[in-house]
Amino acid sequence: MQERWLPVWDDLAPFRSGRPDDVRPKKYVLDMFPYPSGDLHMGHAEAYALGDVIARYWVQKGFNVMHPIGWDAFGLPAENAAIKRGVDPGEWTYANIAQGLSSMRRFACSFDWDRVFNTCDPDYYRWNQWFFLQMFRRGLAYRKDSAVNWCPNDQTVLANEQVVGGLCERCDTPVTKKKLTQWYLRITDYADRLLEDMEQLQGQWPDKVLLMQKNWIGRSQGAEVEFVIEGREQPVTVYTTRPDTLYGATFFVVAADFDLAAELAAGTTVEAEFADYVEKVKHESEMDRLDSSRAKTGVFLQRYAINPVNGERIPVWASDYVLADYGTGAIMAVPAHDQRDLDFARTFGLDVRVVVGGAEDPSITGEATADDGPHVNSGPLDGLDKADAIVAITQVLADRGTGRPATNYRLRDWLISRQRYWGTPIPIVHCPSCGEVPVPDDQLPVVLPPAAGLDLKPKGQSPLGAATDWVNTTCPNCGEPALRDTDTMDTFMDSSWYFLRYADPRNDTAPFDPALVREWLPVDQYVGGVTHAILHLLYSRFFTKVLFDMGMLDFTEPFSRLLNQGMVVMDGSAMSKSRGNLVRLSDELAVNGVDAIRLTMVFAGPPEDDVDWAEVSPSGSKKFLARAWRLSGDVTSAPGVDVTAGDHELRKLTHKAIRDAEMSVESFRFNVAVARTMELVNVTRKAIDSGVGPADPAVREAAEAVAIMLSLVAPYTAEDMWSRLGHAPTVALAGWPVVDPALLVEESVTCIVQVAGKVRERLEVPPGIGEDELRTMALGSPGVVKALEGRGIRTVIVRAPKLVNIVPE
RNA sequence: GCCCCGGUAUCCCAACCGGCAGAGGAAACGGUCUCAAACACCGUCCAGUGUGGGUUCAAAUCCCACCCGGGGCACCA
Repeated sequence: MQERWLPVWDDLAPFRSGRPDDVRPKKYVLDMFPYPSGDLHMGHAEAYALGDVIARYWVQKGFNVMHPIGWDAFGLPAENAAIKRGVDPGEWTYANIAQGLSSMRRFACSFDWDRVFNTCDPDYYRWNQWFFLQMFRRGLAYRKDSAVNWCPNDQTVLANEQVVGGLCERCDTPVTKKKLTQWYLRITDYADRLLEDMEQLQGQWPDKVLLMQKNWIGRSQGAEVEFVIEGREQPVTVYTTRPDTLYGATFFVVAADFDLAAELAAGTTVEAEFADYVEKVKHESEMDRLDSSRAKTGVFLQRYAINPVNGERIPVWASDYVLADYGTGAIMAVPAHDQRDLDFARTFGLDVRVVVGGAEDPSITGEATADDGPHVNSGPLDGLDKADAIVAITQVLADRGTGRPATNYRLRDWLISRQRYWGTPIPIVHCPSCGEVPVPDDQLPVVLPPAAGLDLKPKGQSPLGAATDWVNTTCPNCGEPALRDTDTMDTFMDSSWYFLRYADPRNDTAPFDPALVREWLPVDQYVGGVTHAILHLLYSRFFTKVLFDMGMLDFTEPFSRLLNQGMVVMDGSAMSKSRGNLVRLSDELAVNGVDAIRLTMVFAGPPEDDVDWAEVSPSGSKKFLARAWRLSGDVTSAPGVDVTAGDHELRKLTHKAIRDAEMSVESFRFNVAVARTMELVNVTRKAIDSGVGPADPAVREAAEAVAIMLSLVAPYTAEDMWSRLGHAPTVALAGWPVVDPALLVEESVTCIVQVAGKVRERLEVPPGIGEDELRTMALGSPGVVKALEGRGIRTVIVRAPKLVNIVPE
């Protein structure tokens, strides 16, 4: 069947979306684009089977559906292959892309092949550079020196989002910290909008993803409070969410790796001890730091801070439990009401003072209390509850000019520099006299130098640095000798706007024509794994807002609706070679065929659930498809026969199945839609063998409906059925059958009659029966009379036409 | 530790606003076809919905507590 239909489809190109004379309304269905790893695997098969159901459904419903595909083609695997086997990363990538495309064709993906592009093409990454420079000019791209996440295995820095539980997202190596000057995008400027615009996505995206993004952005409300440090001119500001506990502050902590700590330690007797401590902290991995069961460490800096509300002298400590890059890098410690502060206080024998009453003494229990309650030991705040105390103290601080309300975010700016080869070069020239100079737009793209002759081995510095001819250039500003920036961009840059490029993939004068983007976007339906709940989806939302501000877009959210598909697992755990539970897609396709594998993926369960390959039955799918296919050979009436003359009962079942399938697809219950199709196949089989017979027009109607319903999932089988039923290709454009509402009306309904909740009688009643009539009928029915046996009746609940419940005395 | 999601037959899964617990599939078993088997076809088997309480005429569905599984966050002041 594959050999028969693939060339026909190539010829008809049913999923081409770019015809200028196409009057159908538009819809944009998008699958997250893949990394070109070579052959497709089981995960791809599931993702594309699901995306295809949606895309093909909307085509059947008469929409001009754009369902594009492309390749997220920059990234480490190409480079690692180059290092290991000496192949050129570009050649490796393009060979994989070619293989991937041919697998997709065989898998019968309904992609628009005219829109394919690869992010590693200079025609594409040129616009990464252009966007970067636009942001640079707007102050949204900047360079700073900071302690960054460092993966010792990949020898490159990582964004915060790419550190998962202290491990590198790519290779699971424990991440360490390194002080480096790197490029950042100011995503934190958009924190509030990223949060607030989620309202548009409510109900359209999985709640889980919205929640994860909300937590990741981590907005918190509190106050900044200034503390004078003895012997220092400038006061030090701290951020706290509990300014009401200010009277309970008994010490002060500065992040050990923050410059302020070194400054305060300078000239004290503990300077050497502090230096040792900082050295130790620096060598700690992110994993160790995140271990909250770990004992608190720190150094008393021999300095004192003055509590602005009561003038108390409190000792200043340096510790690694305070983070340099959150808030202000320094905190007031209130051990009675913060567990971390309490742990620290108990380790070093510092005072604990309860200021929110009622609780047991935390210094004895070891449990800090976070309850609300009347304040004590807090001067003017005594007796107030938490909310009132916060208002009161914030006012006091504001009046004295030593504090103010403040908002903080967990979100950090997006670190985009990478010290690797296979990515987009950062289009900046470093000039000894002009500084950071953007490469002029007319000199873009800054094309990667050839990999040949470069040592791509990770060594902590970009391999581009060794491409002498490439690095040495002249300053676009003053013309003097200057050096190119040698880092490449995070590949998440590439994926942050690719969905826009599909609308206009060959544009060579702009990233896209805003008019075309306005026609197609935002994406009506996005399909992809939940692994990108924060990473790609957050960055894309950020990019969209920036481009909106630049006037290039007229919407602020890129993906109107999101479906997260699950993973394909084996015996409950992720497939991997090391576990020895890898199922090869090519093997499965060879044994059961494309259609059966696609059907198995879709039928396995709700799309967001994982598919456990040990629990599903591709051979069962294959059998079902054969059963369905056989129907097409049994129909003896001619195409175009008047179906209204067909058997009424079968027609009703057919139309009900179509309606149910359509509602199921629209609410993502694809497994249910398949079940409805199976039901229809079963009743049609019966009609042919032992019912109205193969010549009844209703049998043709049912078989054709089966072919169209199956075309969403099993394109080969459906096409072949369609042809055997006497139609020209392609079934993909046959159009979804129109449901006749008259055939959905039930002539009678079974009404159940309960006595005390137990079913005692079933009545066949017209659907429009009135309550009173039904009540009378029910009360007079023999089953009810018997069940009541002379008992009185307390209440009768009537829910016409389906239910009557009689409650006896 | 905190926050989400889930728990229905041997297994995977359905069940709309609370209204007969079963749509579909897998497995198993029996039968028809066959020299036999496979295929195909027909049929059978199987739970009172994790546990305990509550609300209701009525709970898989709503509420509370707990158990189990999965996921997210986690020294963010």
